[in-house]
Amino acid sequence: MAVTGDETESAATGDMPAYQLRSPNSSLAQNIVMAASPGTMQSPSSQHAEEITRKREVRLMKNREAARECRRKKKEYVKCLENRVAVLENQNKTLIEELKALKDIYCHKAE
DNA sequence: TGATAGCAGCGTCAGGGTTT
DNA sequence: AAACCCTGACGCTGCTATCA
Repeated sequence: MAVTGDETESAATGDMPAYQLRSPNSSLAQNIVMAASPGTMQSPSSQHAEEITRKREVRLMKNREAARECRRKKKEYVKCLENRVAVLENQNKTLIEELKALKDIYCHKAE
């Protein structure tokens, strides 16, 4: 899919989030289609444009939710890893102490 | 107290992987 | 092969802490 090309330009305007400024497939005239009053007769081409717009909105909505879920899972994964690090560090500490104790015992026996 | 940096969270796009 | 899903990357916003 081609990049719209107006992204960086729009993002620089600043009074609106970039994702609201970006136009979809440039020549679709989305805003005009959406402004058409409901209930009026529509030509086949405008119905087609409306269908494309609707599909895009559905896709964006699904992707929005997918991104949220993806971030949630990632955070959970990182938390899991951090927990595992803590557990392993404790184990390591315990083993070091155990080794030290065993060494002590061994040294006293050797005397 | 205003300027600035750093961070977290968000929406979107692009592209690779998976399913139908 | 088209439709769908997942996720890294990007740019934006809002918040907080720090500094001059």
